[in-house]
Amino acid sequence: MSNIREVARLAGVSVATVSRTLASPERVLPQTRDKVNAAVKQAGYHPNLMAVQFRSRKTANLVILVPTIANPFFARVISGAQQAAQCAGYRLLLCDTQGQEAIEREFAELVPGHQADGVIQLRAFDPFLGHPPGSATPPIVNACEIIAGTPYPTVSLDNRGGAQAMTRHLIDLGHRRIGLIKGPLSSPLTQERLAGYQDALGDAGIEFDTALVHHGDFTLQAGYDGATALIQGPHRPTALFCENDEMAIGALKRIKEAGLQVPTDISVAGFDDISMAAYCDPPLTTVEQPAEDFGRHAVHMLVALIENKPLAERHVQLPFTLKIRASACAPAGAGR
Amino acid sequence: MSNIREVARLAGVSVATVSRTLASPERVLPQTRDKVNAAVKQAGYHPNLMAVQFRSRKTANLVILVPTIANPFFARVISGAQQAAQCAGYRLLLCDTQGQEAIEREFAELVPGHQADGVIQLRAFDPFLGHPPGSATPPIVNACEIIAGTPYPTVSLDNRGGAQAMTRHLIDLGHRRIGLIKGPLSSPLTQERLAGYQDALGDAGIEFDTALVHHGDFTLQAGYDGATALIQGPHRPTALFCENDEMAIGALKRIKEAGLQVPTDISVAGFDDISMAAYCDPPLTTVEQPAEDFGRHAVHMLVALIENKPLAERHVQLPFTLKIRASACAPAGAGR
DNA sequence: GTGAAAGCGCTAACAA
DNA sequence: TTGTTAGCGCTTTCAC
Repeated sequence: MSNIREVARLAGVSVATVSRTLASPERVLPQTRDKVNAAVKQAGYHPNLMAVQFRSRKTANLVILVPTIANPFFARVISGAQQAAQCAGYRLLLCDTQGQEAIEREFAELVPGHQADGVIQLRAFDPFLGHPPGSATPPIVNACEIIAGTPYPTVSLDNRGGAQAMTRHLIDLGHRRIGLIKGPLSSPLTQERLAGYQDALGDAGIEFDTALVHHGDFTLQAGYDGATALIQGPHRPTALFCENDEMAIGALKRIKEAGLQVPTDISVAGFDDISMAAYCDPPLTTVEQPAEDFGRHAVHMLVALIENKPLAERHVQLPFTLKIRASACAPAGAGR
Repeated sequence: MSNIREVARLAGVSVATVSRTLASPERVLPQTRDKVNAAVKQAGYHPNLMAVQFRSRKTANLVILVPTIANPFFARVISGAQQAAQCAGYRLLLCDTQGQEAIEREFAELVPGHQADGVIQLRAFDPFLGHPPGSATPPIVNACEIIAGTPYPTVSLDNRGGAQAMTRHLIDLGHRRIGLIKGPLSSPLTQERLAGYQDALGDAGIEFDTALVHHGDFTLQAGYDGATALIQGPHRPTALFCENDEMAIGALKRIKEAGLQVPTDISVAGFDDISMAAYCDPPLTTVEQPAEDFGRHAVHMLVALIENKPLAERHVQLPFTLKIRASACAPAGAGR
C-alpha cells in the first residue's frame, strides 16, 4: 500500500504539501496541486483513514444501537438517521443488538475508544452504565424508548397520549370491552401506553379489567397468541388494541381463523403505522408515528452535542396522528 | 482523556507492560497485572482504538452494503451476517445505501482506507469499479444479487430454478395464463427469475405473452399497481406470480378491492417467504430463501479472504424451498 | 506557498 | 518477565 511519503516523492514535493493538497487544495498553487494529484493517481494512493482520524482525532462515525432491524418501524427510524448523518458529514454505524446489553456495551465502547464520535440508543438501556464517574459522559442521545429518569437528551413520542387517543377513539365508536395486547413488561414504552389506555378507560367510567390485557413481545406471533387468549370465553372484547402493528396483524389472522369478522365482530387497532398497515385486510386503524423524524432529530442533537453547539431542546417530543382505516368500527348492537 | 503513558506511570511500570497486560495478560506476572488493572481503573483508561488499529493494522470491521434495510428479506440477511461476524470476532458496519452507487462507493472506500477489513455487497454493483488496476482487489464478497461475470466470491440462490419451480407448480395446478410481476429491468436477479418463468412455460408448451408481464420495484405499491394493470381486460390471468412477497401482498389487496377472491378467482404466489407471508390473507404460497444463510456464508467467506485462508468454494449456491400455502389453488373450471 | 520536523497513542522488536 | 525504543501514516506548527 502506497503512503503519503511515496506520493510526495513521486510529485517531488514534501509530505506536508501532499497533505495540504488533499485537505485544503486552495492553500496550494494550482501547478503543485496538479503534480500531486497526478502522483496520487500514479501511486494508487488512498489515505489511511485510520491514521488520518487518529491524528486529527475526529472519526465522523456515529453509532446507532437498534434492538432489531427486522422491525419495520426501526427500519424507518434508521433511514431518517442515515439521511441526516449523511447531510451532517457523518457515517452511521448500524448495530443490530438483538436487545442484548453485552452487544450494546461493546459497540458503545467505540466512543470512548475514539472510533466513533457518539451513539444513539433506541432502547431503554444505558450502554454507559457504570462507566467511571470521573470521566465526562460520552455524547449520546436516547430515542424512541426512553430510559427512565435519564440525564441524556431524548427524542420520544407521547406514548401515553397516543394510546389514550386510540382507546378513546374506540370508546367513542361504542366499545366498552377493549382488549389490550401489550409489549413486554420490561419496556417503559409499553407501560406508558398501558397508562394511556387506562386514562381513556377512566375518563369514560369504564373499569380496568386485567383479564383483557395480554403481554406480547411485538412480534406477529405474539399478536396471534394474544388474540387467541383474548377472544375465547363467552364474554369476549369487541375491540383489540395492539401496541404495535405487527401484533395487530397477527391478531387479525387469529380472529379470522376463529370465523369472526373484522371489524364487524371485533375491531382491531395498532400502533406505528408501518407500511404493511395500509395493505393488510382490512387496512389497519393505527397510531402513526413520524418514524424517520426520530432518526433525524436524534442525529441532529447528537451532532450538536459532539460539536459543542447549544441544544435547542434537550427533550424533543414528536407528534402522533390517529390513522383511521377500516379495521375498527362501531360494535354490533351499539346504541350509536 | 488518559493514555497508556499515564497508566504506566500510575502503575509504576512501562507502557509496554500496560500494552501487554491488555493484549495478552498471560505474558505478565499476576501481581503486575493487578497493579496495571488498578491503574487502568483509577485513570478511567480506554485504549484509543484508533491508535491500536492504526498501529496493528487490523480493524475487525466488516462493511455490509444493503440496498434498503426497510426490506424484511435483507433484514434477515443482516441478522445472519451479524451473528457470524460476532462469532468470528468482527464488527459489522451496516450501510443502507438506498441503492445509490455514490454511497456504496464511499463506504467501500473504508477498506482501502484501512478503516474496515472487507466488504459485503448485496447488490449487483461493483463498488470498486474503476479502482486503480495495479492494486490488488480489496476483500469483497457479493451476495444475494450477483454482479454479472464478477470475479468476486459469491453467495447466491438459484433464482432461475426457484422461479421455474413456482411457475411449474402453478401450471401443475392447472393455470395457463400466469401473470408475472417483476422487479426492475436493471436487476440481474429479476432477469433470472423471468428466465425461470419462461423455462417452465416452455416446458409446458405455453406461449410467453409479454402482456402478462409487469415491471415493479419490489414495493407493496408496485404489487398493487401491477395487479391493477394485469387484472383488467376481458382475458385476465388466473394466477399472478410476484417476484417478492411484498409485491404479492400489494397485489392481494388490489385483487380483493376488485371484488375478486384469492385463490378461487386468481391465485397469487410470491418469493422470499418474509415473516408476513404466513400472516397475510390468504397465507402466501411462496419460494422460501434461507435469508440468514446468505449473511452467514458471506461473512465466513469474507473472513477467510481477509485472513488469507483457503476458500472451500468461491461460489456458494443456496437451496430454495417451495412453501405451499393457501394463496394458490387450481383455477375455476380446471380440468383437474 | 512550501518544507522540515515534531509527535498523536500505541505495538512490537529487541535488549536486559 | 519487563523495559527501551523505533516507528505506524498522517497533520500541523513554525520557519523559510
